[in-house]
Amino acid sequence: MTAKTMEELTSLCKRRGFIFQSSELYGGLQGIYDYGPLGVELKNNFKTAWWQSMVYERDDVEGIDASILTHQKVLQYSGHEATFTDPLVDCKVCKRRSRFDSLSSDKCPHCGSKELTEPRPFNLMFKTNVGPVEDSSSFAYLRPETAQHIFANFKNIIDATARTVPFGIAQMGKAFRNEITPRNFIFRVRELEIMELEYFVQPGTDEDWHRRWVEERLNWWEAQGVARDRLSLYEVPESELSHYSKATIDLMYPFPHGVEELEGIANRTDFDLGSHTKQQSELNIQAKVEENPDSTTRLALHDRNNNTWFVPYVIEPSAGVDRGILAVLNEAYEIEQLDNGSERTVLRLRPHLSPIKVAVIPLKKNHEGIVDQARKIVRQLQKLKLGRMFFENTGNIGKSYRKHDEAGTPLCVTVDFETLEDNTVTVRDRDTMLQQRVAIAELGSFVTDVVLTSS
RNA sequence: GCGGGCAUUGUUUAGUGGUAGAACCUCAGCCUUCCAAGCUGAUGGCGCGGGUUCGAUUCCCGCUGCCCGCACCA
Repeated sequence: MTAKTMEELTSLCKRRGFIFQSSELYGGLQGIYDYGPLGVELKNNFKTAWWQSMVYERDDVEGIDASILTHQKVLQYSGHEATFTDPLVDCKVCKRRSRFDSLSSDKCPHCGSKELTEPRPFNLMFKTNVGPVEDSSSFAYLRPETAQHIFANFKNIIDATARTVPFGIAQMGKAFRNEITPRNFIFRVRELEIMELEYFVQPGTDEDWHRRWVEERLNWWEAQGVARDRLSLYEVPESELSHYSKATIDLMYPFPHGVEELEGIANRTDFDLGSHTKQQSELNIQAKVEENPDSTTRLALHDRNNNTWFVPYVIEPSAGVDRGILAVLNEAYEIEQLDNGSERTVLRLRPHLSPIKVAVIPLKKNHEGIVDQARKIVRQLQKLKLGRMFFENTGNIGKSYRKHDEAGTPLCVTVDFETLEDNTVTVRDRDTMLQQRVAIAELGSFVTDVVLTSS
């Protein structure tokens, strides 16, 4: 089950504290959002799940966390300066937009009209001043993707870890794109978070690795609650490929606003290392790269068999955190009709992603023995270090259950009079609404089991 | 960036040229021994700026944000 409209999701996200419009009290900033108390937990859990599968559960991947501010040369030789700043013209007649440099005449390529606006530069990269003096010579870019610092750090990482192909470097973090039209809630935003792996392979094995990574990523999304049959593969046609890509496969997901890219898995060939390396002419680089007289470092690996140097190819699975969360929320969202005729909103998040793992609820709000016991149980659960354990004392057991259904809390633990007699509690399951009696002594392993086995 | 629509409390909404009601949520109290029960009370709102007017949440203009279509999406 999923949401029917984006509004349902935005409304729930605000009501429960997942996601807010940024700077809302001053009117908001377009395409920029803040994560609230539940949102930050979901986001952290989501990123942790990615890091877990990319770094901790493998032995061929290293992690980094590079800076956001980026040297102009990095984004010059990466090709971003050239491709992110195209002047665009709008046709006043048919309202279509074209790249100025793609016009073969002064006519609109769509309708033939000459009623075109002046070319206007669209710079999709954010800039800022470095140092206290504001002048144009001392600026840096805010990175538009996390990938470039992985390439820029290639030699540092090789030297520090003695890696050779095949191996990968993973990074998660903020990136910034001055999108012309941010839209669709957190799908397309100007400040975004990316989870990216650059996987370096022997040239010639790249196509095989490309296929393997597509399969890996599909499996991961399934473990996050996005069913395999909800994802489709889109092989990007050659005419639409990015400047660095030999082949790209997008994982497409049916968002409330339409089917769009959730993650892209690209074969970047030797374009990036080839662009940033010095001694380009000696390295048999296959991609079309700009001559680079500025680089100080050779970004290549030594092939002992032939005593030669080669530039590895790169397979890049690159996923958007925010749109990933949107997909996960959408998959989890359900308005369920209950037998008694009423309905409930429930977020069936995988427990490892749930912002709150357990809500502990005293059956009676003002009964000292019950309330004290509930507090003790919360403390006990918090020591498991599984995430947030929530003390919920509204005095209304049914309301508490519904509230945590909306928050996606997988388990509710209710402390009642019987607890004081025999040290057992009621554990209520979010998805089935079924209840069972569990001894307090067993609660820790019961909860751990539910939370950890979901991933 | 173009065209269209929208903006009333945390959410969903009613309404008016004389500064606003409701439901749910939240909080307090009573009641209540497991799925949004009931009773009483409380907090909280016309996105921002300008204009017209004696008076604007209401009419007009601008801005901001959101939604739809187009274009853009390295």
